[in-house]
Amino acid sequence: MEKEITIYDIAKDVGVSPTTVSRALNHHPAVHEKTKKKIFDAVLKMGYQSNIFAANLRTKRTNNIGVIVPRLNSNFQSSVLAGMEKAANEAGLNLIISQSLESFEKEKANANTMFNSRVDGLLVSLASDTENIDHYKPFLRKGIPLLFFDRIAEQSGCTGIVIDNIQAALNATNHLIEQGCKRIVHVLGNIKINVYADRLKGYKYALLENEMLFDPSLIILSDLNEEAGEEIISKIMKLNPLPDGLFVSNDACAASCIRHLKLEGIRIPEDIAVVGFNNDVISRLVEPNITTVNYPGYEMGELAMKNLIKHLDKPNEGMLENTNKITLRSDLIIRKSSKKEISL
Amino acid sequence: MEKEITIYDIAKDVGVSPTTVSRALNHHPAVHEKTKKKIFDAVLKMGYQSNIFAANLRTKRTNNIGVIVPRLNSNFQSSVLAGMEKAANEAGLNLIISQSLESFEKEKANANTMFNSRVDGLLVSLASDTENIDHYKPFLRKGIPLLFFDRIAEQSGCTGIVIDNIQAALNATNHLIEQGCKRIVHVLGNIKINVYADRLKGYKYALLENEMLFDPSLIILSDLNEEAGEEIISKIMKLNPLPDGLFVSNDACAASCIRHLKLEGIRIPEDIAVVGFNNDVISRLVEPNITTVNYPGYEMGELAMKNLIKHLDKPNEGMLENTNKITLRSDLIIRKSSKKEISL
DNA sequence: TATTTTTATGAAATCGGTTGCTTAATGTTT
DNA sequence: AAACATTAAGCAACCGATTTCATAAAAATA
Repeated sequence: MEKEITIYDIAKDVGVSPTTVSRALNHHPAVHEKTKKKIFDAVLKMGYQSNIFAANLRTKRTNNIGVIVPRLNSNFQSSVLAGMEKAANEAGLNLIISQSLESFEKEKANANTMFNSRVDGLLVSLASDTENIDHYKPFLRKGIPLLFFDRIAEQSGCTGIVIDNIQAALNATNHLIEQGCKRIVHVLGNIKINVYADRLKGYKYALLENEMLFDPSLIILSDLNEEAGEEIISKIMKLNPLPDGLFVSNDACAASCIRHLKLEGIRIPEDIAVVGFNNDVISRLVEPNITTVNYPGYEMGELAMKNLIKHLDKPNEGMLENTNKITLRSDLIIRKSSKKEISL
Repeated sequence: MEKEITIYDIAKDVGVSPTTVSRALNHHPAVHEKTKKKIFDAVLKMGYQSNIFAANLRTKRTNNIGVIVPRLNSNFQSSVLAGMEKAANEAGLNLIISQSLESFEKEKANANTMFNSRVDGLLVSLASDTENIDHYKPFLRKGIPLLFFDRIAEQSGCTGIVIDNIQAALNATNHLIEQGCKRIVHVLGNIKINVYADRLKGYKYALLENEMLFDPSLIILSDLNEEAGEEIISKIMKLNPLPDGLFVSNDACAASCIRHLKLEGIRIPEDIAVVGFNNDVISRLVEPNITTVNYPGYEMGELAMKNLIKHLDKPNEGMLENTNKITLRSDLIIRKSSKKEISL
């Protein structure tokens, strides 16, 4: 238990007032260079460490940004976080991260903790369970910038950062149709999540554009994890006639599907062409490489954080009401798993 | 800008002193139940929110735990973080996370930020660049619990949580030898990191045990990412005679190697048996499934956090000096990529 | 009933920077 | 040289919860 050095100690040592020390440390212009130098020398000599609590208490700022994600251990989410961390770090901000584990209750609890921790801003990707966003009202009321990413709250009036899931799914489906697919199965996650709802829309639009009928029996709901492939494929194998295209809303799951399709003796892409989503590492490593939608997680995280930071300095502008939705570019990356022409 | 409600406002409303309000909120026994009830009613009615800065300023606790990892967007690390977050959340602690991006300088900067943010404890996995751990001395001096995980500082005297990398690599290599491999290539990362240094040891020990000679030309250094496979395989193809076993220190890289070996027309496991490391999702999805070492990231994170928490309440015990190393169990998971016998 | 113990509460100092206001010293203008 | 502007620095209040010490009221004991 060493005694803490305060600005008062520094002040006494240098022979100035605590005010001047405080000003010097914050590079206030009204401190003479010579005095400043003396103060910084003393700071170094005495091993002074600023007490952020005292500072926070006055300035009402923590320099902490809260982030709530559904899961930390997801390829996509951790890329987003990496991007956020970089941007935050560059701006001298800390990241407080928590996960909702897809539970509404836990998300509420986390939001509450964040609020009580007085984060300066909050970035959220919603849990699949989340039914309303009332738990973020305290932030809005207090004018704390709140921004959603990926899994956004459409109605909320808050800014959301997304990719155009409709367009991406449309492109993916169109690509399969171009490859000659007539019966395309679409595997997606919880439809309550905007992400999956939009992709389903995109899938339907593509059918419409090509004057193909939407067949509900070709839609398979799944939790899209790496084990889901077995069950999905067993469902697919029961379809009669078999589909010739498969659009899975997640690469890990697509990989799992491919694996189980191969076990059933089905050739990819000749019998069934497959498109995934995310451009995860795995899409480049399985055989055949998976055609997928590039989902720029790192960029999304960086952009979300930078956007939030922009709003930190002007509290009057409050809840990011000027821009309401930022859409990132995402392209279809065509690989072997879907290229029927070439393999014919 | 709504005015903040403080305990003074509550006190005035209820007709007691701020002292009593503070006591009531902290469930101090010396507050009459009736008074307490009145206070909590007022708290609810007035929408009071505790100001943690003021509390922190007095109690000198933040309830924040810092975590420094090399990269956020790594399968293993994000699992660790998920485990940590869970344990922290249960204990009412927040996680402040930053990444060193494998840079010594950035790690130092992050450690410094953490220190200035007055985290109550710190969990670190070292960057590959890190040459010394002097930047953690301020924590030790102040008695802030510091704990390393996975990439630990051997000499430091700080507790480290690891798996037995030597034993794991020994088992993996022995397994390949049992499958009849005579020339086993080992692909590893930066040898300065304890993790890879230990695995190399394990590999050598296995050779020794089986009276096989260590051949330095069979050791390949790599950054072990998903793109590294191509280069590694081009090196391997130049070996004469070709190896018959391959032990890669990371599943994503192993998958990449398998892919490129297959492109060269080499059969797995018949021509070359492959063992990976980590038990990443990918090891279960590529063809053939990869034999790998289970690396329990989630458990490691949970354990590390729980261990740290144990030391938070007894500041006298200081720097976790009683236990010096905690080793987690990790098993070899045998899959098709290495099973020569069965495929013969 | 008088005295001691227990219980419930409050006054005031404290934690350590920050900042509005004031003042002294120096520099500039006419 | 007088009047004004600028620069550098300090005083003291403040942020809001916590905590030590003191005290009034109630309960227990003699």
